[in-house]
This record gives sequence, structure tokens and C-alpha cells, in this order.
Amino acid sequence: MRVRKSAAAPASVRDFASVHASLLDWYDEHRRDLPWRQTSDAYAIWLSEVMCQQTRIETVIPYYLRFLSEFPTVMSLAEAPLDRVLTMWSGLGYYRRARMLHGAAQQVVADHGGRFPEAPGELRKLSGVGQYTAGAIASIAYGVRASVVDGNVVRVLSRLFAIGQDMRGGAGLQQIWAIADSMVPTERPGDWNQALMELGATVCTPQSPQCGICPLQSVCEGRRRGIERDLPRLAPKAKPKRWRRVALVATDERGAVLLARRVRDGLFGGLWEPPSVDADGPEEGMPRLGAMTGLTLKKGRCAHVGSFVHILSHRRIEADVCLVKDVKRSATTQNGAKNSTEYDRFEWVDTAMLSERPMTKFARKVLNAAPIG
DNA sequence: AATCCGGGGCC
DNA sequence: GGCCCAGGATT
Repeated sequence: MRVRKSAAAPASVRDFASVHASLLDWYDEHRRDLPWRQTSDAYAIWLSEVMCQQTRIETVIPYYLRFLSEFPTVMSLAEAPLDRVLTMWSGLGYYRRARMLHGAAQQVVADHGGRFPEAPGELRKLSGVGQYTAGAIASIAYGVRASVVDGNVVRVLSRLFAIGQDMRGGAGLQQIWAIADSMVPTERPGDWNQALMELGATVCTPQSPQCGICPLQSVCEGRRRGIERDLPRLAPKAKPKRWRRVALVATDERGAVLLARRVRDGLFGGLWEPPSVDADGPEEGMPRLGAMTGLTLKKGRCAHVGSFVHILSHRRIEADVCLVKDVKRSATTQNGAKNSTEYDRFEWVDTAMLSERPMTKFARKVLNAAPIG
């Protein structure tokens, strides 16, 4: 296999056989002992790949173990209530992944008799499975010769071949995919893909690549030219806007906490949280929170939690109400307007039952900080 | 092609 | 405070 000329493959990498041997040998000796590297179960590997999307490995491990313990088979996941799945996902972020994971499990049961297909084209039809994840499952679980391109692979290959194209654009990524495709060996394709990513994660790192211990240092064109730190070239991203998020933590006389469930689509879709609004200040958010929850809010004293907390008191119910203000990054919107939070239901929840609700990590933080329970 | 989706670790 | 992370869906 060869890289097409536009890929500018250096002469030293014309023959991939030695590169395969170098990197695979290195991988065999230096790979991290990750839980999903002890199985060939396509379901477990799929789960790990979805969890690892845009998420650090160290973060994923405890979630992966808990999730697999709760849902040991694709069948058990398919049959589980979505709320249970979201609860197990709670804190991991990108919650649409959890909904798509649940849907894909049902697809596998319905369309494939509970066994993951081997062909990347078939895997690609599962919800939440893109080109990367399809290639990962096929190569790692089934030994299919398919390639993967993630952030690590982009970095390693753009350096190895000294490709200066912008890797946020489609053309640059397309070139990396072409190279990755051409490089996957017939033997051990899954290990090769993981080795490429492992190298990017542990040696060929974004800031300070450790070229001195890299198994590919002698054939790396970026290294030879001394431009490895400037690669991959990434066009600057648009800066997100910021505003404050204000949460209302209300408890009734029995100590139950008022929670609201966000609408299914959009930010934190389907998750529960203390009723919250985006506002410039806590006073601005109070009327909206009051209207939303039916509570009459009255400003009380101030305490410090995270940024700071306003303790309020309620007139009709003798309950403590506190307002937590936090500066939170939010997405850029076209008109610069604040995100509107929509809820589809409210509920008073006993504090002992809070762990059973799918919630964001921030919502748990707010509840832990508030004087409840 | 551009934008959105979380949360955390690191510099 | 900015960057990055085992990406994919949506428009």
C-alpha cells in the first residue's frame, strides 16, 4: 500500500512494513491496561468507543465499568428504560450519546438478532455510530481491515507526513482518512488503530511531543523538518459567549426538592435539574423562576458556594429557597440571545431519591452545595 | 461547511 | 482563560 503523492509521504515511509513493525512492537510493550482491552465483545467495545468520544480515557473508565455492570449485554441495554440509561450516563456529558446508544442497542436486537454486524457499512447505520466508531468496532472487535481517524490520528499522521493543511476543514481531514486507509495493515488492524491513537495520547501529544522516545522518530517528516509542534495546523475557532446561569433550590416542609425536567432535545436534553434560567444577575432571574415554579421568591441573605449563593425565603410554604449563581460557558448563538431553558415537567423529589434521577454534574454540585437534606 | 453538544485536565 | 479530548448529528 502506498500513499498517493499529494500526501507527500517522505521517502523513509515509502514502505509501511517497517512502520507497522515499529509501532506494533512499541504498542505491545507500552500500551495502557484499559478495561476494554481485555475483551473482544463487540458490545463492550462499542460502548467504550461511544463513551470515549470527545472524552478523556481516564474520565471514561469508572463510567464504563459501572455501565457494563448495570447493562452487561446489548439485550439488557435495549430493554432498559431510557431514564435508567441516562442516570448511568449522568455526569459524562454529551447526553445525546446516551439516547443514541440506547436506540442503537434496540436496533442491534431488532435488526441483527442481538449481534453487532461486522461490516463498517452496516455498523454505520446504527444511531450514534459514525465513520470513526464503525471502523473502530470492525477492526478491534472483528479484525476487519478498517481505519479510524480521531484527534490523535490526525495529530500523529499530520506530523509523520508533515501535512500543513488546516485540519478543521474537510479537505485536510479527507487527506488524513486517505492516508489512514492506506496504512491499515491486514494483520492486527485493530491493534494498529489503537497503537496510532495510543501514540498520540501518550507520546505524540499536542503540546510537548516526546520525540526522543517515539518509535517513529527516525521516519517522522515533521520531526525531520523541526515543525512537529506546529502540527496539526488548526484554524482558530469562534469564541463562545458567556453569561450567568441561575438555579433555584427550593425545599418544602418535608424536605423534598423541586426539580424540573428539561425538554428532550437540546442542551442537557431529558435531564433533571433545579429550575434554572440564564440571567445577568440573580435579581433578574427571580421573576422568571417564580413564574416558572409558581413560588413567590423573596430575597434573603447571601452565602458563598462556588461563585455565590443567595438564600431566599418563601411566603406561603415555610421553606428555604436558595439561588445559586454560576458563570457558565454557553454556546454562541446567532443573535447573541440567552439560551431559553424549557422544561416539560416539575416534581418535588425526596432527597433520598436524588441519585435515581438523571442529572447533570452541575446540577448535582448545586444540590450538594445547597443547605438541604 | 459550520454549529451544537459537556465536562474536566492541563498549561 | 484557552486548548484539547478514542466524534456524530443536524442544518
